[in-house]
Amino acid sequence: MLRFSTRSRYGLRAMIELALNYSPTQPTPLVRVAESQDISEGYLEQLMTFLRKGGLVRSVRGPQGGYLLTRVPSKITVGEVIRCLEGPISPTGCVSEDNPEICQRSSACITKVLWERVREAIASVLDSTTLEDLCKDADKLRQIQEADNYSI
Amino acid sequence: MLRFSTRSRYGLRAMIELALNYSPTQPTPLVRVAESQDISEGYLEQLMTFLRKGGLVRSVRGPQGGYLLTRVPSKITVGEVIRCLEGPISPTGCVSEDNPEICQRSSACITKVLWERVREAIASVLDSTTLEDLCKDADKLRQIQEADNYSI
DNA sequence: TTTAATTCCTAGTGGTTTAATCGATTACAT
DNA sequence: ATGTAATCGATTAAACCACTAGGAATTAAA
Repeated sequence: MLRFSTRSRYGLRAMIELALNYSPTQPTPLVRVAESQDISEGYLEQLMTFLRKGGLVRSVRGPQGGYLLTRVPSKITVGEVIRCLEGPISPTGCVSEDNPEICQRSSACITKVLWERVREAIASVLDSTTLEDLCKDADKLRQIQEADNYSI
Repeated sequence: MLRFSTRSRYGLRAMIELALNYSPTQPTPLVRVAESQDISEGYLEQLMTFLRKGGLVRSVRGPQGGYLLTRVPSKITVGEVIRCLEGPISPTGCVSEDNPEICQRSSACITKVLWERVREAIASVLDSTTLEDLCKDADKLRQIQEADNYSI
């Protein structure tokens, strides 16, 4: 019921991990991502395929290989990541961002404007947040946690 | 991805139908709702159980029976209807409106604020729309359609 | 050149959810 | 009484989700 699947949640966390380790040249192997984010490596592999085909990451095979962001974290929005993993934002079939289904009953269309507003509300949050934003949050979070450790 | 199930979509349409026929005393039988909204009556029955238990409709058995809204359409929000049918709004388990799951990894919490913002965005659209609002939209829609028919 | 690390690809699987369907029962107006 | 209509519970078929498994292809390092 209106949930993001693990596809989005794991995939985004993987992207955050790549953003935290960001380097334009040195790839991060998937084992590392899987471990530090506690996600099944095999499953993550599949998710990376979506992200690669969507052009958000590129891969390097062989030893010292792994995945790299194709752009700096500030130029990648959460909206792009989610769409890449799950397709167009579409709380109902008739208001998909892509090619919405055409509904017959005029009465059904009463609700259409509502669903469109929901779609826009979701998209606006996702599109206004970048990976860099989330990394900054992560930094803040870590600082707070360290402060806590000292005080204990 | 992040879809409303038919539970929400059908259920809301049923509520709109009851709102369009609104009378504080005369119930609308489910057959009527099912027909005019083109929804399987048996399935609709189950959805009405949720709405009844949530106190949004009451039922009258026997001939001349059916379902009634317990409040005027202007006092029922879409948010109430959806929550009644699908439970608390919760794009991920950790940011459910009700009793959010506690996530272990601090890194997972990086995304928590994001999901909370999505939840709030959805809730704000749903909670700011009433059944009356949707009925007015329906009226407008019908007028436009009638105008179209004349011009043809 | 061999070995090890890594991505790439495809198929299968068990569990959950969805969207119903069916049958029996209860309540009530006429 | 009779027929209408909601109520309740069980069952089901299909779809989807979150993995798992296994091998092929690629490439850097030893």
